[in-house]
Amino acid sequence: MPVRKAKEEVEMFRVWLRQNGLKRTYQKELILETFLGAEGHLSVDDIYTLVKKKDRRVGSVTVFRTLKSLAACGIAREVTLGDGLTRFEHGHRHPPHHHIVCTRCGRVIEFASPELERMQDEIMRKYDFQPDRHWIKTCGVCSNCRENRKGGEERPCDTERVFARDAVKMALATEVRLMEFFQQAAAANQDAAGREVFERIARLKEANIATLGEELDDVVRGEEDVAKAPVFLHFSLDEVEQNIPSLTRLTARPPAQGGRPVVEMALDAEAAAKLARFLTVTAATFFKDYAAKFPDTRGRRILLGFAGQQESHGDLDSNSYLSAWDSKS
Amino acid sequence: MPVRKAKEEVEMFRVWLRQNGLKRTYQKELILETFLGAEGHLSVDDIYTLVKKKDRRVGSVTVFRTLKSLAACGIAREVTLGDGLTRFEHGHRHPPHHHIVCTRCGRVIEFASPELERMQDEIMRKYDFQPDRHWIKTCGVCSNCRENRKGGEERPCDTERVFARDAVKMALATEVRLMEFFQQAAAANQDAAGREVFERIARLKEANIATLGEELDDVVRGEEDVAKAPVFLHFSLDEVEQNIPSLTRLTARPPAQGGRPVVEMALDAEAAAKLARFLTVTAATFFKDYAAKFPDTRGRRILLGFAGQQESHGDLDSNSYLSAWDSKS
DNA sequence: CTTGTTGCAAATGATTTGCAACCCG
DNA sequence: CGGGTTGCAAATCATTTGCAACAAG
Repeated sequence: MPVRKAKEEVEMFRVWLRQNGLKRTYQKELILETFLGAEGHLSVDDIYTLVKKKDRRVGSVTVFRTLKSLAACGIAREVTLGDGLTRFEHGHRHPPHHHIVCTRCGRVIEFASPELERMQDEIMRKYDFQPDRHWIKTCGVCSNCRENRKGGEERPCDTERVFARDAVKMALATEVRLMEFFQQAAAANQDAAGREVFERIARLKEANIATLGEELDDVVRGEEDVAKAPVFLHFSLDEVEQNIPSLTRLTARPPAQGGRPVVEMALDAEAAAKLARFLTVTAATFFKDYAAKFPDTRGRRILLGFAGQQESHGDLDSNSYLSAWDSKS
Repeated sequence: MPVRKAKEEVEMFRVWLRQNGLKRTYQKELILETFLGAEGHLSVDDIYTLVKKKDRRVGSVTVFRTLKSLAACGIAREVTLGDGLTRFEHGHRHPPHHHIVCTRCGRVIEFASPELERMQDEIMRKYDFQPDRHWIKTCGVCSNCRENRKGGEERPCDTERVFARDAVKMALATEVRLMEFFQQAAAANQDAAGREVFERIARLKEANIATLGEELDDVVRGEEDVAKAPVFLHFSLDEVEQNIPSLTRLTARPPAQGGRPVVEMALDAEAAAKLARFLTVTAATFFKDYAAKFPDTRGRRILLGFAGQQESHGDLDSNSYLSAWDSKS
């Protein structure tokens, strides 16, 4: 697993300065270091205060100027949360996300959602508008404040690691759903050879689920804050079902109250393999596309790794099966 | 059709002032009048300038103070578009919406989307967060600027009327889809009495489509600006299909390249009627729920009117059929 | 030794506040 | 007439700029 260079941004900043004909100075590096060492959404003044603790000689103007540079080179990201202050959050290797702000206690929840992004993209396409960046901000009252609990001093936690956690969870949920499908397809299939194919893939999925479970442990291990950080990545199985309609069409999901029985099938080995390939490739594509929205992070690598695995789970002749099972216009 | 009192807001403001123990003054009313007479996203200074044209004696401070009051009572809505200025747009009887800002020419596109709102709500529910308001802002480059066309001086156009236009279009699209379904269901049904029911409803839909077409004409008639304003309300048929899975399941939509044939059915009159009722009630519920998100406007009344009509199109015994055709968990 | 950098002081620009004169209810 | 209101001037507040002394390349 690629270990993240603690202060990779320092080097990045130096390169950026050089490329822009700017000079590397003690103050700039001190401010960068201070910024990197702090988590959350800091105002210029917050950072200025922190910097002064280390060296009272730096001026606030320099902090303004440096933060502007950091934003320009992608190390920092400007954020407006509603209190007329410009705030800064970590930008390098941190997944883009949106903000929910509690107007009572000031708590900020960060989240990302593939579905929301998809819709956003769709709307931009309709206007033939080339989006550069977009922000979603929600203000309201958090559950803690509504129930007059004091929010358990939940300190802001590195988004990147929470993203990794949720990427594994997303892969896990998808894989469980696919396994479920293949198990049920095996049970429903009349053809022995075809059934065998489904069973084999179901077993593959099962093994993979175990591995993913371990990966989840690994991501969370020893990091209490990550383990109990609120959900960052919103992923609903609906997204899978919508991308892979055959799942819904062919499987009897355990329905709340009654439901259609499993459809009967009689797919020979080749047909079964093709169906399997189609499903896994579709899942792979979805994960790859979504991963493309993120900068290189552990979470992204997890998404891409899962996509690769899916592709390998159905390494058979492709396409002809597609139109038969899914005709998406 | 309820004709909108041109300056209904004036009365509203007076009431609000009285209720808050404030005094009604010449300046306040002048500023309100000026604000109401302007369309778009105006900064305090924009309005101050306009007000000064009418009476040079008013001070900018009063404009600040009055706009704050207007925002507090809902007549105006504060908006931040990215150029560090607080801007104001009409708030009373204007549907809440989001903004797309072209960073080259400053053009602002407004839009609303039921799907986006649904997802937003869902995410808030997951955090047990009570949202008060939320903003979506996208910055980028519009098509005009990208192709170096000068944006045809498209002046901002009253959102309320565009909303009405799109509400009709949304109803129309849904009704066409439903008609399509009933026509195809009629063709596929083996039972003569059942077929007859489907045919009857299809004809009802057909008539309704004609009426809606007239309503669309009516909304647009003589209002060039409304007719060619860009899409405001984003509504995709996917939303219908997702809400009414049986549509997709039972109909062969004309697919791009090949596709499954129409499913065969043998529904007697009662079963057919129940299915019809289910579909129309589901559509009605969707429209009612969505309308609930808007303040009283013509667009909202159109949505509610359509919902009512749907309900009347399936006035038969309900529920028992639901679980058989749609098992949404 | 050139050129960007720093930090102070002063400027800016949007918005707010103090306050005496004012006028609505 | 009493209390909110107005508009001016002055105050804030975050942020930017001018500039002389300074330090990186």
